[in-house]
Amino acid sequence: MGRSIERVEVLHADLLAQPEKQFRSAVRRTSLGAVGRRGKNLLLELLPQAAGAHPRQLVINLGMSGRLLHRSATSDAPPPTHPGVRFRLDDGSVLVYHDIRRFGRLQVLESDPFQRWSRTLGPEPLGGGFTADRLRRDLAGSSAPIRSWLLDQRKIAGVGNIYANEALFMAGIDPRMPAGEVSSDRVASLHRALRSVLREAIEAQGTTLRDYRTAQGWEGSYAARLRVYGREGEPCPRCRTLIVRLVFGGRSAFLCPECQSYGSHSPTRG
DNA sequence: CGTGCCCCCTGTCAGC
DNA sequence: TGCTGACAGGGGGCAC
Repeated sequence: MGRSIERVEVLHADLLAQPEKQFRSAVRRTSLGAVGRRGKNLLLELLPQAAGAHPRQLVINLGMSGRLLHRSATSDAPPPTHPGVRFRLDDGSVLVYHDIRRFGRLQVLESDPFQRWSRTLGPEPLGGGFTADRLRRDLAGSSAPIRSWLLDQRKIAGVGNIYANEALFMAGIDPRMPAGEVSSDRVASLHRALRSVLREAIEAQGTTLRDYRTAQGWEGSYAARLRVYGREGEPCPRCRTLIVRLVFGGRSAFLCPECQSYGSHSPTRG
């Protein structure tokens, strides 16, 4: 924080969600302010050096394989293999957006566009505005499978495939069930499950299945605690029935066919 | 407008 | 050993 950006190198313009010229001019002569997050998006505040210019937000979505790396001027670590965008800072260090698959996106938004963009995203599941009643109201009327609904960032911000599947297992809900048909009791369970799985996973520094690393380069330890995700053919931790994998909406879903149902009764959770 | 499908891209691994 | 196909944490665009 506080470092100014001396130079930007765009190695893969397809990573930008806006024209390169616009991106470069928005980044030019700024320094790094507060760091934040909205849903799955990393936020870096950019403070213009010019008097009267307003702060803006560098919004980074890491996609499937993105990483934001910081290398000091004296770092002897090997250079990143798939750099996409480099921000050279005034202390000689470099902030590198690295992305093998290049599904990630970067953009700089001024205050108003940023607010508009933020409003396209649903509530933060760990925030105060996300209540069981809010979830109940939002689910009402949707015919989409509940797993697909949970992945829609306009409905809830920040839930991905791993944690959607885990939360549905914890709440005893079949991932294919139409979102609007989940019973009131199950919605309350789902609300609790979403919050607890996200809190636990964050505390464990995330889920490293293969590539994911924290900003400091460490693996997250939540993979060992996953209940169903990636566990096709293994016994359900609750009833020992074998976990099943389905594909819908183009993504894998994992479930216990015994513990997760369409029904309204709520099995006792251990 | 909501939903579902395809596609973007690279790397890894299982099976043959 | 080498080839092929399946699969991977996400999300935008488009047809219906």
